[in-house]
Amino acid sequence: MGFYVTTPIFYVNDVPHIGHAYNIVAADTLARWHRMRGDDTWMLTGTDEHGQKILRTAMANSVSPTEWTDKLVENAWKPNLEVLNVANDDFIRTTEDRHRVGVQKFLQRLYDAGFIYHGEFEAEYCVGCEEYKTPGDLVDGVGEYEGQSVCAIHSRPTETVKEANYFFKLSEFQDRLLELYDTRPDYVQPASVRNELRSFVAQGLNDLSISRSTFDWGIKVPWDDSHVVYVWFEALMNYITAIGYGVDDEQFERRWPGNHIVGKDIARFHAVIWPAMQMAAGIEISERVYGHGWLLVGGEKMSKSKATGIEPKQITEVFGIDAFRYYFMSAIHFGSDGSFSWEDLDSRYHAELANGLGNLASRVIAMVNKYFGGEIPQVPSEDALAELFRSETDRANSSIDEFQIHDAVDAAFSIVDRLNGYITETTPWQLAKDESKRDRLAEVLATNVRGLGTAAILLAPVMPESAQKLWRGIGGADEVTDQRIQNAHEWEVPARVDELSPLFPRIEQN
RNA sequence: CGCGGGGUGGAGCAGUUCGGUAGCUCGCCGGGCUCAUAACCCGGAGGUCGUAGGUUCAAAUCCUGCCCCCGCAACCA
Repeated sequence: MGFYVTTPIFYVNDVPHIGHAYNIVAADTLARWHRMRGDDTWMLTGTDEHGQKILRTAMANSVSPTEWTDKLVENAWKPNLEVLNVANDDFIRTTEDRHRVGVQKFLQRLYDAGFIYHGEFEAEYCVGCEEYKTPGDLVDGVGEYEGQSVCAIHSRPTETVKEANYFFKLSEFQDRLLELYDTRPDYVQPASVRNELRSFVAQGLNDLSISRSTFDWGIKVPWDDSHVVYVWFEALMNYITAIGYGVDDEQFERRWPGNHIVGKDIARFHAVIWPAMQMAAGIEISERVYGHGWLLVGGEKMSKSKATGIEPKQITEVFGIDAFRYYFMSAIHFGSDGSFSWEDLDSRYHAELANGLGNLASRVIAMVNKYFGGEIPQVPSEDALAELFRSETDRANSSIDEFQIHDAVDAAFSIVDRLNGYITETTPWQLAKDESKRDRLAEVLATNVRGLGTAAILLAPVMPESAQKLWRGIGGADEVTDQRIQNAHEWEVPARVDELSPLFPRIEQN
């Protein structure tokens, strides 16, 4: 089975914040999970580098747009993947040749098929937003812009732009899009996003202006080099240009169609415009578009234009990469908006990771060492617990099939919680005092080790380093990622446990 | 009447599809345990489920009005 998952490509003008990171970690977690299933997995992320806004920023900094984007990609975006321990298979930049070539082929195909025409276009344009504004988007200016209409977001006057542009016949795809949503209910998820997009499309679609001729920082329209392709239209194609569209048919066939993990605000581009483009070009429609929620900080959408952006590093430097990944994958229902706060992060780190999982590992390994000299009793798990390990493994895997990452994590922690209770109920330290209860003690500890291993396997996609450390701690051989995650309850228990320093040390202060 | 999401104990959330004793995590109070990262386990206090009506034997859950918050409203990852 193949599994191709993408993040959006990120507009390089922004500094990576935890909203981007949330998206990337989610895609990475899904990719890692599928790899552990043995699926032919491919994860793509990348950067979106064209457009007027970037051109102007570069000019303002007295460098060429190429120099500007190179710098941002190398200094901010690629390092961000290291900060998050993301195992992407590819990274595409829209300034790369492979993208340009693919975009031009795709566009030519739409043109030849009659889905692109030449037309007039006039509207108010906000450079800050890099988009055209409707009258409702404008508000009265204040201060130096008193008396003028300004963009509600940037508080700066818009520019009246009149262009002869190329248009994509999006309006022709209304019926086919509605049919797509209705016949493939899983195509757009969650249901709230799907409903919104469906009603949006049902209201009717206008054609889309897809080129610009007032500046040239972009990909040239193949039949008219006085135009560059509008940045959004071009950006969507990264999902196929990265896997060899029009160039490497074998790779393209192997990877496509893809699963797009996007913020719900851009679900429209991915589940309305993009599928229409795919229909027009005659390629297969994406497997799925999943629109996750936003991170709310202080009750509001975290925003790049407001100052509520938090950089991932600020968190990982204190709590570690795995805690970062765990927090966002578990604390927030994937698909809904979620609140971020330092208090909640700190609280969950200590309650769930340090006290829950970390401490469980410590006490189990300590008891195996103390009562069995480090040798893991080779006896079957207690039936009720063995059944739990199996059912939670199944639950975690089916949750991932539905992209319910938080639920998969919850399944793993059900095991952790149950084991902490199980230890208290079975009081192995009491059993250890009575030689006649040796078999029972062996069973209890063997059950714990097996459960811990199952949890380590199930958590490996979310917390790669900690899961591996735990895996080694209970004596596991090689890499925990070598295990088949759909059989996480059946791993082979090793002979001896190993050393394990605290998985999640308590963090004082802060 | 533009579209959509949401208002549930101090905080963050689940439950609303197919009405039937209001649940989880954190925090707080009390108890137990001592293998463990002062961690673990059990119990308790705390909510008229935004609001006003309606349907029903019974509503957080269905219907209607209203209030409040958030996002989107065509080309912003």
